[in-house]
Amino acid sequence: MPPKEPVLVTCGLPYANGKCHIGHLRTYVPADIFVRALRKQGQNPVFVCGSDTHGTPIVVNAEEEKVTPKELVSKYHNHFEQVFKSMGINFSFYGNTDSPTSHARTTSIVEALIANGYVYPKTIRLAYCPKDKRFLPDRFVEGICPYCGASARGDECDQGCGKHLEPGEIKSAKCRICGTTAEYREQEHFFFRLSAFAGFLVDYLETLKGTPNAINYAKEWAKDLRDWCITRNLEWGVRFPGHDDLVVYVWVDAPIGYISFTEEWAAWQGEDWEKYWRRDSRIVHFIGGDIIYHHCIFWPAMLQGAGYTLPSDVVASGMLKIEDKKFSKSRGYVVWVDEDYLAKGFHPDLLRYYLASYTSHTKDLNFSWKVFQEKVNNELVAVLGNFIHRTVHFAHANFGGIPERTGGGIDGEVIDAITRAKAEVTSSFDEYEFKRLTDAVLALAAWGNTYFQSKEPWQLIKKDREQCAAVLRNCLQISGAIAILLEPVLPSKMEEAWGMLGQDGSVHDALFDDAVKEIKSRALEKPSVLFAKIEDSKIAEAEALLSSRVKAAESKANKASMIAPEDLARLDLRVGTVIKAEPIKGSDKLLRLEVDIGEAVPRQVVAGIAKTHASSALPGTQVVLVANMKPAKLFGVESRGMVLAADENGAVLLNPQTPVKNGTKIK
RNA sequence: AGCGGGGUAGGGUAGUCAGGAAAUCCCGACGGGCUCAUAACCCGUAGAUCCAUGGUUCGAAUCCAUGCCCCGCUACCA
Repeated sequence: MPPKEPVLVTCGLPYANGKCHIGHLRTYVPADIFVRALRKQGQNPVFVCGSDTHGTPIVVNAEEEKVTPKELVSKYHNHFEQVFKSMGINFSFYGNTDSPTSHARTTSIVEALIANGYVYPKTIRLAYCPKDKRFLPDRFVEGICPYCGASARGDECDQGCGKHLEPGEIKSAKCRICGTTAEYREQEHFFFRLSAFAGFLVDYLETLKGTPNAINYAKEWAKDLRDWCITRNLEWGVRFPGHDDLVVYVWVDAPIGYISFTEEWAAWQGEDWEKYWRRDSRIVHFIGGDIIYHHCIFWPAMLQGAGYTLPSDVVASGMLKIEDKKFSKSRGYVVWVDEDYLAKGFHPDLLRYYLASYTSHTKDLNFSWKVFQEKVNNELVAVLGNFIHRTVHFAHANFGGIPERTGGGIDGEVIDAITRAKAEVTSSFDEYEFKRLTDAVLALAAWGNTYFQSKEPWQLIKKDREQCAAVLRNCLQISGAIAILLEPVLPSKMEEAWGMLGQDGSVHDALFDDAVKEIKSRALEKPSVLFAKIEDSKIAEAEALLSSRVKAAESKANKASMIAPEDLARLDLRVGTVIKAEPIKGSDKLLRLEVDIGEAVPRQVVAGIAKTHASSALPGTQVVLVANMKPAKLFGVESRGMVLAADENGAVLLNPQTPVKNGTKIK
């Protein structure tokens, strides 16, 4: 049921501060399959994407790598563009959000929102680091969530309640770079009146199509909307109109890339971008499950507020696991597309097949090298590749090609089988379930194998050459249908198969409907191997690379291991006052202390501070004591605690800034 | 804590909205057959207390209640 209006398909923009990994492809490959399938149904979709180039992480990373943000972005932009091309992901246009068109479109939309009364200024208190001399936007701040009290990042309560935090809301803010306690300074910022769109969004989400994970999630959020601060104190980004010291928040200009890339594509092709963004059209966004909020709430509101066409579908993919573990760069559970996959000589189509056929689009997908090998060897090699191969091979060896039609046309049952597969393939796109597509075509190939086996052409050739020719024509018909139906998933491999079948033109241009058109007689070459088995050694190599990366990450993590708040809670730290202090005989480093921490009897503690502290000077001094330290005997004296000191050319005792009650707990 | 998505043989799934002979299909395992083909293909067998408990019903994977567990929003992220 392809609609007539123009169709635009987009993919969530890769953030240009890191390399492309298989997780990215979880979104981009299905989108490319979808676009190719639309073409096979006679439509002419435009497929745009581009690099997301702004935001604070890019600025931070560029500083660390001592390059400009522009250089950093350009490096990864080129990387993504090249990897997508290698993977057969053919965007009509791949842009970046730092282009002049993107800047201009963002400015224009922000101005439209201002003109329509959806943006207002408000003076807010912002965290400012006095040491680094800068405001601390978003993730530059750490502190305490004002709603639930958990530790949080500047833009979001990541440990606790999960609420989005507006700039200035966070409590006890600290600079994430240097740890300095932030000051608050007042500054005028600009807010998008998201709350004004509550009614609109509730209605809009009723009409929005796509995957249920996206829409259900968004419906809940639409009930509780707060205005968004859309400006930031940064140098890098799109200038907020009329304020040279502010840029717009990255989540404003990133989705606007969808429009500006359409404009750039249109300018290049002599097309009209407004057909897509100003009039009736079908706009389909493929995104990762982590940015549903932005695409179903914030983005439609912006478009509505500025007078643009609204998205019709939001398709959100599930997450990716690596060898059944949660995807994690820092823990080493990552497969880089270029160095780990393509550079090792694996064909891009095999990975496309894996991603499409493993599970539902909205569920978590596990990438395992072992499963990868099994799927390729058993499904693509044994079932599909072998069917095409045995068919073409037999036709070539016995007839020199596709035999002439002698009696009737293609068998009714063969046409039925192809028609069934075709119906399943086309309907799989209504629900964005790509696994149903690959299952249907694999079932057709399996059906073909059974057909071939039951007809025994190798026997027929000896007794009834004409009957045998008819069987082969049927099998070749099925092979051609497979090539067409599976082209969206395995574009280059199916083109190869198309060539082996001696068909005219390119399989890329064939329509799904051509799958049931009767195949024509022609000479064929001896077929080559379409899918080769993947050897165990190859998989072992890939697994070894992964596990070495995981091990390296583990040892790195052990060196500078992070602790959780509950780890800290295991320490019972208390403030106490030294009542008595005396040297320990036989030691020039140790002192015996008696410390009052509010208990009935003072604690006896041995401290290695004699070189820097005279025992006579200590009584009356407050110290910090680890009160639940396992007791130990030093020089025959029992120590029931440990006094904390900074270690700088000897011990420097820690004590409270102002005197506190003995026994006060330190958190 | 909240909200969303899940839990069906070793893995992946169908079925759940509109309840009906203890359950679909693919891969894997096992056995047999065949031989045109890349030791492939075909046929057959085993394997599931349908997360748990309670309820509604003549009948529950499916409906209701309660609970448990996993995942996402929520480092590094598509």
